[in-house]
Amino acid sequence: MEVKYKQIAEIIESNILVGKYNDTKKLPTEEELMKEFDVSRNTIRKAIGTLVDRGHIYQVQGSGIFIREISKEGCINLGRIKGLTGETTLNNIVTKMLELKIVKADEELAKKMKCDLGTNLYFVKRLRYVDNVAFTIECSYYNKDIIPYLNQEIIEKSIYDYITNDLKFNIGFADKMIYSDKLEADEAELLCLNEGDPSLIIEDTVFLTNGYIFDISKVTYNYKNAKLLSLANFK
Amino acid sequence: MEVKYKQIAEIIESNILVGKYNDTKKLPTEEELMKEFDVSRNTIRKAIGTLVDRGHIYQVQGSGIFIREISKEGCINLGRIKGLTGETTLNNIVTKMLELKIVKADEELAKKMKCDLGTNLYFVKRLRYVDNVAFTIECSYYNKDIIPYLNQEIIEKSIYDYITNDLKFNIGFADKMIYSDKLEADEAELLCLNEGDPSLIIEDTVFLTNGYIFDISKVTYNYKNAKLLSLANFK
DNA sequence: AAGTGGTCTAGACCACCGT
DNA sequence: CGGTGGTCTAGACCACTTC
Repeated sequence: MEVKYKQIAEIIESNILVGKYNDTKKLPTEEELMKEFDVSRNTIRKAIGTLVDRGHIYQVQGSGIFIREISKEGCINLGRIKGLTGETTLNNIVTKMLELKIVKADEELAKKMKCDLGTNLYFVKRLRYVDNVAFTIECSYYNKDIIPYLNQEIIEKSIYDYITNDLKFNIGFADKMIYSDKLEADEAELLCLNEGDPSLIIEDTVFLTNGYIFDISKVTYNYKNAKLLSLANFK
Repeated sequence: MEVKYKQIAEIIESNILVGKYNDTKKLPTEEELMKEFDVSRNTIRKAIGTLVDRGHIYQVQGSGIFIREISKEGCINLGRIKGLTGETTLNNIVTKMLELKIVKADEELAKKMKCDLGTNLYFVKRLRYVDNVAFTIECSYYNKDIIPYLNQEIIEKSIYDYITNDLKFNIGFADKMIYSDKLEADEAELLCLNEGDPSLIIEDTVFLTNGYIFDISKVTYNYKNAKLLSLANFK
């Protein structure tokens, strides 16, 4: 995070979040930002581009840089997922580990995780509560060649923090497939819902920056509480 | 589309799609691409960045540019929505108009569309079939100050084509809220499902490049067929 | 050590918006 | 027409991967 454009993006982002530009709904011009941060135009544009991607602002040629207001109360932003615990809009998250074991990759898993048949994988099943309501059931596989160790303490805190802060890995990108289905009886019981009720499901494939898949997950959301947010830019 | 980096992005994208790099799963280096297209490094990087955003490739510092393979058969890509008709993975789409009328924006609509109270809005209700199966119910409002005219023919072809090709507007970005719920009786009948069955719902807010909202929609998907795809980059 | 992508600079010209 | 963002260039140095 020591590079200039990221630092500048963080500063401007926090300015936006504390409402610094709320009177005009407009940011300073690129020219003004160049002077403010004493960097070249490309560096400012890289910082601005980051915030456009994150959905905070949009640019209009010939006119300026504007605040993009999103009604996102309680929504889970699909574009910025560091796991549920990274969601700033959610408070009071409690994770209960239901299962933790090591399995060998069968044909299907090996294909999904692009690893060799028989690779050791951690299987983790978790139930997560938000504000004391059952919110998700998460079934995950982690490649043990990449994540060599896991225990209950790590799992009930944040696996993502462990991977980035302790193991020093960089998470790069993710595919998310989203669909809806009827709840099975056992899932319904965990979520305090009824069999056959709707469920919102995300199947995740998460890559490190080097392209290795370290995690695939199936997350079943409580349909009464979960709202997802996806931001699209047409470029 | 006359700018260099977009042209280059299109060429490389079509190269990827026809499998030109499938032997190595790797693109030429930035250096080689600079020579191939006779442009500066920044221009190549801008083109490459476009394809990274679209989920086609990923870059690894010190190593190269790699093909990102996504199992996306039949999935609707949330990041590149030009309406259903723009989905290259879906064939044989038939649209049936159920309702078309002009309404005045009430308080809720005015707030959602950031327009004045009483603004004229087109309300459109459509049922869409993919491969002869009922796929979505779409309820949309269009700001008549921006889209001055609509008729059944336009609606049953592609409103997005009409807006971009005929009206020459540029669609800029969109917010999409995704959730699941139980189907009401009338919705269930349209989708040939049962009351209380799951539904996958997207509430869309679509902006022009100048930040004006021209469309909000609520799209109810048939849960048996619809799978959405969201691609995340951690930047 | 060589190869390859990541960051940054300085400057030029174009396209679009609003007065 | 002035202000502002969009595209493009040429070159420098750094960080990471690979051998």
